[in-house]
Amino acid sequence: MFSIFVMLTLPSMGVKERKEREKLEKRELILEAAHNLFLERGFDQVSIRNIAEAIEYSPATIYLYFKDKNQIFHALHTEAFRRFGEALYTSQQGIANPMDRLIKMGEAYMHFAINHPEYYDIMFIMKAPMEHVDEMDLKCDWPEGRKTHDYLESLLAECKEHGHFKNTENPYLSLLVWSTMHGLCSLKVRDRLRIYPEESREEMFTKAFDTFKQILLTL
Amino acid sequence: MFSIFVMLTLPSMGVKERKEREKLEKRELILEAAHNLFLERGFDQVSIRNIAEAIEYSPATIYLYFKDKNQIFHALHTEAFRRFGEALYTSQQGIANPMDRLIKMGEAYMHFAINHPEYYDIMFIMKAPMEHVDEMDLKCDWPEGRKTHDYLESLLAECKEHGHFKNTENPYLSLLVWSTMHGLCSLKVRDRLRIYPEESREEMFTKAFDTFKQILLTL
DNA sequence: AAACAAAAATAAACAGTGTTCAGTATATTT
DNA sequence: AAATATACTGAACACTGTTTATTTTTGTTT
Repeated sequence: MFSIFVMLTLPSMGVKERKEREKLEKRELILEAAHNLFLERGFDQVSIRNIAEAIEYSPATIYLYFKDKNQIFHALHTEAFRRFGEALYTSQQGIANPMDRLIKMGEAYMHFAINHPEYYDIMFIMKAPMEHVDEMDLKCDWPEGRKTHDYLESLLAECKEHGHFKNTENPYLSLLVWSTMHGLCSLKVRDRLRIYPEESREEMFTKAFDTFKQILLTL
Repeated sequence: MFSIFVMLTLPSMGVKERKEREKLEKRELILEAAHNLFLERGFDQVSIRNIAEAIEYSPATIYLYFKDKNQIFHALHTEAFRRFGEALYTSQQGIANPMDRLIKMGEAYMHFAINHPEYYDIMFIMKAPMEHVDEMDLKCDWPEGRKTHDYLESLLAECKEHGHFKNTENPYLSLLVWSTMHGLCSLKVRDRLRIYPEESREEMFTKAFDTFKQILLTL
């Protein structure tokens, strides 16, 4: 009885598992190709056909693994958050004082935006990933953003315990700190620092951030 | 001699002037149609063909008045700046104290972004208008942004004269103030306040801005 | 090994996009 | 009335995201 059961079901079970694994692998193959093309040519300059060509499949095949282009953008947005989170985490290593960690985190945020403007764009500026969120209906609208912000909130709470930010309420200050960093970075990423001549943009950017750090330390 | 000169040239001069005027009028007609469609359906959802249809001309005609779609976006970006400048100017009317004017300006900035997210987007977030700037090569890269920022810088200089911001250098603080406002507004416009549940987004936004005002007053 | 069933991949089409250009219609000048 | 200059457009080009009917491949059963 048992051996017959095994004979009938085990082989097909093994195949099913392999197929599922292969399905995930092909999904990753598509994402990797998309990722590379987007970094090479920019998000606006890559079509589904380009991605299909890169992996040597027909365009229609992409739609067996992704509902639409927005879903691809969303998947890459999630991947960008993974890398972003890693960069922020690394910046905190071995630093005990929460205020020092806050400054380090700001610096890591800034450097990530400058060194990976495409990732920054898809995480915090582009419409596409959030449009896909619209069609997902989760318990939390935007878990990727939420988790990252959770860390900032807990960090500011620690700073408060160390006597900082006595006159400001935490969740509002958290949003304000994020806003300031995002404002500076998104102005740069979307080319709005062109109010300054080319030579002085970098200095303005850095000095504005220095001013921010200085202000934070007085609060 | 004189009358012959007049006969030969005045009619053709009159026609030339009328034609120039009509050319500008048609340009405006196109921009107005584009403007209306963009506000109705959003920037991503309007094609050149849609604009042509709205003014009852063929798509090719649009290209007699605009080099490409980016130029239309740029023209509307400039128009948005006109309205934005007007709103900021109005907010300052009848207020003598520069610090009060600064706060009022921040409020006007915020309200403009909330009430006209499309305008805010094309001024400060979209790529298209800046891509057109690339192909323009002016003395100043981005005069619209520059002029608006000039006012903020002069306002902060006045605040300094009144004893505020003693420990911060002006042009860096200006960029920082702009960044903070832009960060808050662009997070909202591009749907990144979804780290908060729908019910509390507005409160978070307002309270973060309140915190910012409070901090500015202590500097 | 052959027949059958299930899964995966695709060719082709649909309905659009921005943009260009040869040719037509209109207006103005001679 | 003929010639010229200006304004406009139909049609095409080379794309885009996406869907569907069909074919190919893979796995299972007789």
